[in-house]
Amino acid sequence: MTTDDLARDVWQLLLQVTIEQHRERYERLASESDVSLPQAQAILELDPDRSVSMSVLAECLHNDPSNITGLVDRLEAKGLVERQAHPTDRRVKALVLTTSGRTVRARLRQLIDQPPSDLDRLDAAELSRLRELLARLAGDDAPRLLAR
Amino acid sequence: MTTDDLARDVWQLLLQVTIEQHRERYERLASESDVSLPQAQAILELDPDRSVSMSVLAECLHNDPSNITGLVDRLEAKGLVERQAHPTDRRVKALVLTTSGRTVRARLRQLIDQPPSDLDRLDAAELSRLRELLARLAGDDAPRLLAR
DNA sequence: ATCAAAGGTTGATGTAGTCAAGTATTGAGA
DNA sequence: TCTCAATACTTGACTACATCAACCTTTGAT
Repeated sequence: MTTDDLARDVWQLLLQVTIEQHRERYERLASESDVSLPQAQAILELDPDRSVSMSVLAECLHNDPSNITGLVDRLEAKGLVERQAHPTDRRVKALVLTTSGRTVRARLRQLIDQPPSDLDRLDAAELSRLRELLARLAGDDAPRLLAR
Repeated sequence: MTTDDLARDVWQLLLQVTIEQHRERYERLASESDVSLPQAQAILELDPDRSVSMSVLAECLHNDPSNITGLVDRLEAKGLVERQAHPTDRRVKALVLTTSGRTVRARLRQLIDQPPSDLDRLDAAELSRLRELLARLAGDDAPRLLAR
């Protein structure tokens, strides 16, 4: 059993325990709030406090700027986001969440962050070991516990 | 530190080490082969040996049957898939990969299954422990090593 | 023979991605 | 100050996807 084979096995398992759960969360999200998946991703990228420009949002979503125009149009039509003037640069649109946008965002975060029930197959000690290994993988040299 | 908090942490980390890597693989896939993401997912669901019906494919992709019609149209136009007659039930279309479809599928599998380089932050012993924990999570009671 | 159900397709409508071209604004250099 | 390339965003054309209702054919059961 080479290290390469081990790595391949681990990667298979990571996909297996994560992807499907993640997909289910986005599906539930789509059915319960009336925002589409791209719209939800946009809302999650928007900072509830700071404002974000169209082009930065485009980068975050790995998306063409021209696409963001329509996306934000629809979010604005739903009253979740506002285009505001940038204080110094008149070219940029400063995107901010509206009050109801912030509410939706909080709900989205809650849905996405809900750990899958599979995790209760492990006891506290095992979870702890797992967390440490994953933190090493994630490259957190000073892992922030209880993040967010 | 409650078990719940631990679970939440672990879930965060799982998302963190898996989702972005997974996305990157599908992005590379889209740029190097000229199939879209839904098309790639369809090809991956198709069994290189057996045949699959439209409705089964629709279920696998969590997708409406009416959507599959167009998807398979495009795959057929690219010469990757064929609609064949079902031996006994004349209602169903038996989908099979063409030769070039099988080639594309093999390449897709190869891309998706490529473990991320982050994994080499762990040595063999750590990978082994990680694999065991993930297998427990995945519910593999008799874990098949070197799966696929 | 009848008829409900299953397997697919079609058409309409809306959302997303992609690419090229266009407008307005900015900032740096001549 | 004038010029001009670069930046930020929008528009338009085209395609792909998703969703929903309506439809046709075939099947299987009564």
